Amino acid sequence: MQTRPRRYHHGDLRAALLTRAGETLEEKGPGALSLRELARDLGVSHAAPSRHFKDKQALLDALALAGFERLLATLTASQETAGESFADRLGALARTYVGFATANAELLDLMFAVKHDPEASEALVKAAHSMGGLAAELITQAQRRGEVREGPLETIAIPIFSTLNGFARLAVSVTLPSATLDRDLEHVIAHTLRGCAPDSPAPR
Amino acid sequence: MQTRPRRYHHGDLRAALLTRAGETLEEKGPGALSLRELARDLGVSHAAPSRHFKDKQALLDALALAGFERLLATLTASQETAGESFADRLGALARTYVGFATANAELLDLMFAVKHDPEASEALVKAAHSMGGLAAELITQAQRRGEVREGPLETIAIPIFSTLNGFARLAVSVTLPSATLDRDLEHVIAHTLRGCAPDSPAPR
DNA sequence: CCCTGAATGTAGACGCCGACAACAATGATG
DNA sequence: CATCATTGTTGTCGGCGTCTACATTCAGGG
Repeated sequence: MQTRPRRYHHGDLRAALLTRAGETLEEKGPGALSLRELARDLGVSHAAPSRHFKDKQALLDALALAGFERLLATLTASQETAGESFADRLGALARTYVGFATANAELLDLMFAVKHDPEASEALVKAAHSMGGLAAELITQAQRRGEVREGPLETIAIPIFSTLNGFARLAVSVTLPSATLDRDLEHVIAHTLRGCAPDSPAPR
Repeated sequence: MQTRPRRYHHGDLRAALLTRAGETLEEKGPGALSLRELARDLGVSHAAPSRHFKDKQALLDALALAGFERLLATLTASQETAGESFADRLGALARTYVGFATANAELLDLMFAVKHDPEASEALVKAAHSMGGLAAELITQAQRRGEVREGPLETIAIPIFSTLNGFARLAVSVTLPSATLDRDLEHVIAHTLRGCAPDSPAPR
């Protein structure tokens, strides 16, 4: 009753390593991630992973990169089903982002970790910047609609992304009580909208 | 030419471990932190640290806690030399916070890490919340001065802290080019001030 | 169809690590 | 000065990441 023929070659060990690593990462934290245990889980010798990742760090980097791609895809999708107004679109973005963060806490930690291999960093920075592109699109469009104040892109995009990412991390860390989390997120969205609003042209 | 008499008892090994650990943490990252190497550096046997920290995690937790205390002290000091206006005080807070973050990148990572011992978490959460207290004071005072819109505290404090912490982490992570960092910070401060401003009572 | 070389996986070894236990020196308290 | 808790030491254990040498499989050209 052997589950699998146990071929000499696994088929797609690289992908299997990544998915399994992602699972144990969320389950038991990054400290519990060991290449040897991973290999054992996949029924493969302890040195096999080194054929696909030269390093433990290389695997972590690949994991982070995949995380960025997944997050980017999710965020992009959220924009397609959102309404037209800036408030709608920003809200959708924020809720999606925080949703991803709470569902993938450890992964987010990894993605924004300080330490990465220099060459992997290149790819990671590129991935992170493509998220910046998403924000840029959102903002320039809203500026055209007159829903966001004028000014160079980065004076708006960076604060927005800071807030988003910052709140996501607070939510994930123990710092914030999870009971009021949804309400807090709405406060954050409202606050951000205020900060983006055009100078009120004589209200009342 | 022995540097020290090498007494059997170190004197204050616990403190020495913490400071040395803090140094190597910033220098070589958290992965390079090993209890054994720490012990070697301090000229002490490999098992000596276990008398002061039951665990490697316990040492990390203590490090994080010390970090919170240091950060809190720095932030508090920044408020004492700042001006009266909300803009001044928030600016001072933000610049100090980001300064601490860039100077202690790895430590900040540690402080807001997802994983901590449950019992240590208690102390850590308490420390984090005392920072919230600082923010609360800042805000209620500004509300009294009419420089910040009315409303329950957390609708303002949480967005502010999210932004601050989020920007600090962006700055530290590779994501943001360090060249424009100071300018970006000013944008973030300005944006935050906008978000906090009272509903403009008929401008012009 | 086989041969050959590149991918991929295996087996073994090395040094380092964190944790534990048994023991030794020190210092405080009476 | 006797006693006992504190603090440090030595030795050991299993697990880990990485390296090297070797085995199996696969793909492509003769």
